[in-house]
Amino acid sequence: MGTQERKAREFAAREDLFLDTARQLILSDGLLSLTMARVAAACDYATGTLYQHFSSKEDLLLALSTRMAGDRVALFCRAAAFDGATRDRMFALSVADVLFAKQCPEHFRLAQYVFTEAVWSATSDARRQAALEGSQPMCEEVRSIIRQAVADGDLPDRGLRNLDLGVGPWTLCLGMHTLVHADGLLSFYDVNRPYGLLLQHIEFLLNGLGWKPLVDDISASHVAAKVERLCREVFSDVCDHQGLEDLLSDPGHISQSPI
Amino acid sequence: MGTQERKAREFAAREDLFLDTARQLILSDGLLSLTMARVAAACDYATGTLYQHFSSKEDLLLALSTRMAGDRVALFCRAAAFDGATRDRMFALSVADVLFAKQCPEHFRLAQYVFTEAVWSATSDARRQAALEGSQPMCEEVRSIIRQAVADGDLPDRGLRNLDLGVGPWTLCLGMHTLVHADGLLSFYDVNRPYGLLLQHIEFLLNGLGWKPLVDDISASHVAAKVERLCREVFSDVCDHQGLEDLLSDPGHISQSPI
DNA sequence: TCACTTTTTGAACATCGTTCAAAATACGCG
DNA sequence: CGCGTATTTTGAACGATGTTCAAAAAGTGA
Repeated sequence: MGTQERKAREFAAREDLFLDTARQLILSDGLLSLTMARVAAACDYATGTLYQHFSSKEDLLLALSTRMAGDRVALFCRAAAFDGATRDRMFALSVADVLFAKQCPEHFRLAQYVFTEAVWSATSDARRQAALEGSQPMCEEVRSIIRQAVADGDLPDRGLRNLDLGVGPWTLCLGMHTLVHADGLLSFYDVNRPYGLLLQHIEFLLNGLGWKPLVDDISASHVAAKVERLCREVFSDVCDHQGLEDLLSDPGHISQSPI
Repeated sequence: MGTQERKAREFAAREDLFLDTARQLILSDGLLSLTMARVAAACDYATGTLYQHFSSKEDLLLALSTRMAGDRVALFCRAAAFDGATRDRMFALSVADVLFAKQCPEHFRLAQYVFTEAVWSATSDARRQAALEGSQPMCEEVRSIIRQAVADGDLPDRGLRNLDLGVGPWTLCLGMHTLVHADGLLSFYDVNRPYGLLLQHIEFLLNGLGWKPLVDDISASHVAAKVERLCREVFSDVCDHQGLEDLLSDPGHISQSPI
């Protein structure tokens, strides 16, 4: 029956409209002043209609976060597909993450909030499942790079399961995103250019894992040169030269959206 | 004037009462069902009185988080004071963090929430300042260990400022706490014993930094043995043998408080 | 056109953070 | 002690917002 299909399509389109609008509202007015009524009004729908799509405000936020994460996954996959040594590909994953943080600064702020117990526990099972499955591809990329690295003899097999090795870079990135978004914290401790440091530490960690070819010079400038090369070869569309400079040497304060 | 002093003391005592009560309420009923009215009622005060101490609910939460962080700092300092090689002391810091996560599981959940933009931006300047200053000692410990390590020749001087080197372990720990508390995430990706992995990755990272003496065997069992030794020598009061086992080998699901 | 189903609406409701005028209490002084 | 003043506490009232649901509107098929 064609009617059913059309309805489903229209329903999905409306959900997209809601999410797009919510995103715009967050960008312009901040997360704090987002209300269900405002989202609905901005789309010319009644408040109640929102609840046909989302079981709660938190559910909407998780849906939005998951959708944004889609772009992140895409960038990730491009990094993983980069034709180079397994170590360089692993490094490229972190670079992708950093680039994404610049390109879509609101994502990590939202994600941080959404993964909070208070929000997470108010979301629907379906959305939670979708959120987890949405980032599944990232995991698969990591797993496959590690598998190949071990197979090629680039990475010593320590008896750790594949993803267990990926957890290090993962938590490094995650932790740094958190620090960057805790307003005033890094400047209080006088830590500058956080993302430059992150990438240096990724290199340190990969060295520590014995991931060949080992990198001798892990200076800021060396890492910057490596990132620049990656940007030219893989991420040319998402990152110009100036952006790169800012990325690695600036205080790294993510542009604040109004509260 | 003695009256002023006494008043100040009583005021501080009442604030402690409020915070203690809030903590108990969170432990028993969860963060979600904490309301200002409930906190006040549980202390036999009117709701308005709370606002003599805290400028908002978020302000109260930040105050509570800061106070809990005090215990964390104390454990940190004990780890740092441990009489051993600089590398072992650095490792001990992460162990302290893991032990604290077990001892006070609600802390990281709360901290994660409080550092969220939505909450953080609704707190008072004074509390934010206090929160930052409260964790200052941890930073000093890290700085001093790194300074000594470089001076002793245990750690190559890479031209990085002292704290820049500490950022790696810091973000590793922070990121892992975040993962652990994102309910369902680690089990979805089949990552077990997260804190065991964290400590292994700390060792990998320290090796990568060239922090001598380098550790050859970074297997789970080796790390576990090291942690056990530390627990006997430094943390005997906060960690028994069984707790240790759980700590490193269990799925690591932090006990959930009711929502 | 009509009977029936599905969807949308938005006013009503409930909750909770926050305020503030009035009541209660504490304080200092003759 | 008593009294006037300053300070603190109170808790009802207010406003904002997430959520619901009965009524209205729109859609559907014969």
